[in-house]
Amino acid sequence: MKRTPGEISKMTERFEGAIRRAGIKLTPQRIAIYREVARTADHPDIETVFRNVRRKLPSVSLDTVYRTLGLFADLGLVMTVRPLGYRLRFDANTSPHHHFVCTRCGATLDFEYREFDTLRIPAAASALGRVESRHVEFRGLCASCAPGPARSKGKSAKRTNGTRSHRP
Amino acid sequence: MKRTPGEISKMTERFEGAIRRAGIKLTPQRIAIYREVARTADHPDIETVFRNVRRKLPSVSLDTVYRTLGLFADLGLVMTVRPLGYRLRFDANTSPHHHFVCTRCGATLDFEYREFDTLRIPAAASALGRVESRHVEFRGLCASCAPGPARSKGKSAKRTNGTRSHRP
DNA sequence: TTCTTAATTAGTAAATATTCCTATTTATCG
DNA sequence: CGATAAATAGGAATATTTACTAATTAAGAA
Ligand SMILES: [Mn+2]
Ligand SMILES: [Mn+2]
Ligand SMILES: [Zn+2]
Ligand SMILES: [Zn+2]
Repeated sequence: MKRTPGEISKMTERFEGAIRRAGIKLTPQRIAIYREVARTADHPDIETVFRNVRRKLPSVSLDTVYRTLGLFADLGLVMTVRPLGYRLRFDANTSPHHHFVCTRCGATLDFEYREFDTLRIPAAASALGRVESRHVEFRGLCASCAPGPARSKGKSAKRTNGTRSHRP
Repeated sequence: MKRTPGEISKMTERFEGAIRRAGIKLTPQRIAIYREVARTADHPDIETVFRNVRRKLPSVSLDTVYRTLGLFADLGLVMTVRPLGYRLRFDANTSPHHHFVCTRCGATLDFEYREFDTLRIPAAASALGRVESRHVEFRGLCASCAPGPARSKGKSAKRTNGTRSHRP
């Protein structure tokens, strides 16, 4: 799910403006980390970002990736998703959207859901507190993992409930 | 959010039947762990279950808690929730419901949302794969953490985006 | 451009969290 | 009661995340 060079440039430009407006330094590490998240719609986890950024900047440390993505999240430059059973993932798409997570391969895919976004907040929920954000997670088999056309991408099965497996 | 003794008995009875039907052993550890999750609607995490179960069974090991809760999740005896920014939590309420998560104290509260449950799956999502389950997470400040009546439960603020804090 | 300085980073240690290993215990069934 | 396969405790091993600190560097001033 690559983004086009045009999209990436536009996002990077917005990103650099936001960093400057925040009054913090625009370092090569920050640029590389942002670009790595913005490069695709894949929702990479920390380890993936780290591995890919190292190809451009071989000396970046894991600590920098953690620190930097945490900073971006606080600045609203990236969103975070934590699909059940998988690690925290990052998303440079900050427009309102929701996620479909494949219970087999972990693919995390965006979709829009206007019908949900415009639904009123039920009384049962507003009684609990002030709702500030809402998010839907759909789970199931993604198109690549679906049986039949046997077009598996070679990923192995994965527990779907967030727990480890236990011996028989 | 304690459950009544009546509810707990009923749940425990169903639990024991399910364990027997699954053809696995009904151990004191399994009973204690199940009862601890069923005791409240608090969605405890592993560490909390471990700590509380130890009060009854001081020798229970953390490994057993991990293993056992994973087993229960596979058997459908508990559900798992992983609120953004908090650890994996367990829920003995297996009826369809959704969650409100307090971004300050982490309280994870159940609510029903019929309007959502009956919503059709949007084409944008079914194009991605076969949707097998759906879950809504609302985030915001819970009633106890809301400002004003200053009735804070003493919990400290917490990052809301699933990342660690970074130095200023 | 060069200088100054506070912010940022790399590298590593430390702290957490989770899973694995295996000798011992035990629930279940005959 | 035994027999036995399943399950557990306890500790080791991994994996993940955060903390620490000396060295580097982006950004603004001169
Ligand atoms: Mn997304
Ligand atoms: Mn629940
Ligand atoms: Zn898949
Ligand atoms: Zn709260």
